[in-house]
Amino acid sequence: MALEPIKTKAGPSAQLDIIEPLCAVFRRALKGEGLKYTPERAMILDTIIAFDGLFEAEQLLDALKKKGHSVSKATVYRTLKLLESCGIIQQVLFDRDQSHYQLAVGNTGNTLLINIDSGEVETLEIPELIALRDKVCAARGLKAKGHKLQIFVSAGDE
Amino acid sequence: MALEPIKTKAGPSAQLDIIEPLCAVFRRALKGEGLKYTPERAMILDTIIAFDGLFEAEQLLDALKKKGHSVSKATVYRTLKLLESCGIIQQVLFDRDQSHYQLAVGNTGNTLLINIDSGEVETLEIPELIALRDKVCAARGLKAKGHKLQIFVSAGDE
DNA sequence: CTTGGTGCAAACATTTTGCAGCACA
DNA sequence: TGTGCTGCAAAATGTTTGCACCAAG
Repeated sequence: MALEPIKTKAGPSAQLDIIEPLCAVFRRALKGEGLKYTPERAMILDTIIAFDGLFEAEQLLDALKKKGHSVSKATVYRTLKLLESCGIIQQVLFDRDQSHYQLAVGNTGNTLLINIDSGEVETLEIPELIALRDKVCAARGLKAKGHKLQIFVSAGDE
Repeated sequence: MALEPIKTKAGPSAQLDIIEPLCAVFRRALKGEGLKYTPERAMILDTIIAFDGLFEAEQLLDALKKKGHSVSKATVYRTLKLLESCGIIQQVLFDRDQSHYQLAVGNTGNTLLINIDSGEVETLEIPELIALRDKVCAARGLKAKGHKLQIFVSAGDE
């Protein structure tokens, strides 16, 4: 299944600018597939947007529970798949134990700085990387559709 | 646990140049920890070297079985951990379902071209990436210890 | 001999799925 | 009034671990 993809908006956006369009995008993508925009799905997306960074399924479940809107594990996982297939979030793999996800708005956050001392993870963007990536692919007659870069770092010393 | 790390050898090496040193490295690393270099461990490393690319635990088990040297799943997983902690192999995460591994000799193969049409995965090296990576980290007072890049590609058309 | 290794099977953790009842269009 | 959605619990998957016996140094 490949739901209708998000219309990426260039440039930085305030959080409020993001929330509304993402709901709309999700709604539209669901409708296009004959699926329903349920309260559970809306709450899950809301909670994800509030995270504003990386999150795991478990965190999402906890956050929903704290809000008093208990949603079942199954529904969370099913919704994560929907959100991924319409391009609103993307899966980030850097930990064998569980999947992490992040908002995919503007295609930012394809690069992670993972601090191997503290475990802290920061997302960032390296614009030059796109050019480099495309050059390498073009040289092989391939087309880059996306990328994920993880950089493992530690404090400057040592 | 952090076993004695491999002494990376610069430049390309023929396969035979690799096999012997890797056994020696493994042996030395094990001895340094009071661990034993068993036939099972030797066979596992041999089989990994023969793969000469990405592999999964399951493939390793199959290959060993075909050779007539059946090794248990538990031993394979335990040995993979040992090999990783002494830097001979590294875990590559790009698939939620299972871990992939690769030889870490010369630190090559940190970049993967993943064909989203065929599922084919190719490892390659982008020398410029190191400079880019280090620049970004230095700007934040961090030191890059390694990286993993996955580029998702499809055939040139479309 | 002593310590560590192996295989097996059970345990684990995360994610997926079957199913019965519920709810929106 | 039907199709899809939810929650629950069971299943599935890859990986880890406890244990009894075996083997290398």
